[in-house]
Amino acid sequence: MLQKKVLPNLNEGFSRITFCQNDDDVKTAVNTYSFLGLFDSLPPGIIGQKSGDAKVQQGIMKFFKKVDTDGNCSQNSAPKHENNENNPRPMGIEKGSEVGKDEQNDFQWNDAPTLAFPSISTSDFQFNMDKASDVIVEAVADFFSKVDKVKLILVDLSSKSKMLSLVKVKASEKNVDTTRFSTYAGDITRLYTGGGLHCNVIANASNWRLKPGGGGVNAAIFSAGGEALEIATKEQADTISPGSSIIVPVPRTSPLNQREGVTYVIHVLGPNMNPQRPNCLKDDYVKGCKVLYEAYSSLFNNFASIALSQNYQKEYSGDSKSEPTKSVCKSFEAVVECQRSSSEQKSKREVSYGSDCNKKSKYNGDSGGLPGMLEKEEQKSERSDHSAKSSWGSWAHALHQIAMHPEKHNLDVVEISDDFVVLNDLYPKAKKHILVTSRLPGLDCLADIRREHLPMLQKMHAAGLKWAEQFSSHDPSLVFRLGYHSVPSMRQLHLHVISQDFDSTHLRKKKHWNSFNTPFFRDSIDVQEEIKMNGLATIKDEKLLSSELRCHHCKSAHPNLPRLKSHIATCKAPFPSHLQNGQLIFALSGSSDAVSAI
DNA sequence: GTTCTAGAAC
DNA sequence: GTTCTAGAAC
Repeated sequence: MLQKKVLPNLNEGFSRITFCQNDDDVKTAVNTYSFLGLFDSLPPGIIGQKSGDAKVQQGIMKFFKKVDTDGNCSQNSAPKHENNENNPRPMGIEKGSEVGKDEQNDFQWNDAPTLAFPSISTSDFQFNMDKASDVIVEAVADFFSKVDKVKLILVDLSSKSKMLSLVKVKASEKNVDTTRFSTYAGDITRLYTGGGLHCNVIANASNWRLKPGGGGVNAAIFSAGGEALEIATKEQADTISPGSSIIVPVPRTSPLNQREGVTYVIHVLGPNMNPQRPNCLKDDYVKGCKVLYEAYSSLFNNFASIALSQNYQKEYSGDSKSEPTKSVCKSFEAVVECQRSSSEQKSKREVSYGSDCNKKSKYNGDSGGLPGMLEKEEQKSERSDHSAKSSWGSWAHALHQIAMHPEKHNLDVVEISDDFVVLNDLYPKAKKHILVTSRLPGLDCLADIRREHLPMLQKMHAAGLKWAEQFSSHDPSLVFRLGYHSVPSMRQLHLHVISQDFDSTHLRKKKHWNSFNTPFFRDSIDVQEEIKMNGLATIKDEKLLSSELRCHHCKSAHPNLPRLKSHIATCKAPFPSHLQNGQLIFALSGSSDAVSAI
């Protein structure tokens, strides 16, 4: 029954997970937590997990049985740390050693726009270095095949860096021009003061929340950039998807700008192979290499767009040394697309759809086309892929029929507008459960949504919110969540508005519960934010539907649905913090008046 | 999406 | 023996 049980993970909303291997561990943990006061907290992280048996079925279900006490792991054992050798912390100014061609002897390249970038994903995200070095060299070679008069420098803190060695060897084997691509051992935040390098653009191996901290390059760059860089980053985006990058202009007030002359930081998020970090690909290196290639492609293309704009500026200000702007790009159109309009530029910058290169890459076989075109082509292919994959069962068209012809379903429908139809779920999984269904033909699921659908998403959300508030005004005990199933069973995009009591005889299967209480359920406000940012919504894996049953309040695990249902009927714990950012709709104070006034 | 039901779990 | 899950069929 519990064969597919999965371990709890920090990205499910837990701030701290303590693994207990025996009864003593349990007692210690209970004592530790019971001494906490209302405002006390323990350091976040995963505590006591055995490093070697992460895949072994342990987790919280051990609480239900006596376990063998092999006693190797204490409650206070330290969480798994980053590989410090591969992820050195900033250590101040180091004497840099450049391993590429001697820059000083090649004067014409001194003024070329230069991007310094760290190895993405090979440190904290534990991506295999050999594979990563292949991807770097491939991405650099592809980039150089279409963009000229720019330089790239791969930076690592240590002169003994394995990544630098691997990349240097492979770049040489592939005859990559070392005038334009070199490696540098030193601190990326002190390229000028520590190594005399003029790099006005540097890349950061970011985390998905674009937050400082976490150690390694990310901590170092945010630390060097100061508060000004943090604020500038927040102005650009709140989050970033794996395989993409965003450009952040570094304010003049930032020490990174003043001291090092860095005017742009490009935050990049690569694929993650570390199970203790979000979006772990679990050693899927086919996908991993593809995402890593996309990350570098996105980074280099964003850098090219900056280089191009700088050349424009030089040309217009008469500062250009008669170097035609177009010479930056062999495939000029590939980058000039980024310059069309500020709004378009921003959207292009925020998300990468892989290589803009016209030639095929082994990591991105269908990556032909230009950036502007690429998105459209990608949309087409994704949509057609989805359609090809989707074999909707005969039962799955009911919503579509109602959305197209709501007048024929008066008994089911409670509200009709030009954009959506609101109806009661035929098999409600809670006391109140309605669906706000889009009326746009051809829009079947979350994967079909693009930027142009944002206004409609907002209207659907507003309608769902209105109904939730109305229900709450009649029964203030009801709390609602609005969201979409990552992969719906019924075609025609529909927003679930569901009360969080889950008190329904129709809620009978694990799949039912998990479809509303795992990340498979995508909150409407998060989806809207993602579409705004990236033009695409994240689709979570259907495997989540078979994951362990956990209370949506206290996160306790339960062996079967009846036991879970009896637990949630009495659980008094508050909702977890990851749902406290507007995902939950509570009754308004004085809501009766407020709603009746709508 | 649900219903039915064999077989696993208890 | 009863409860519960999960896969097939619709």
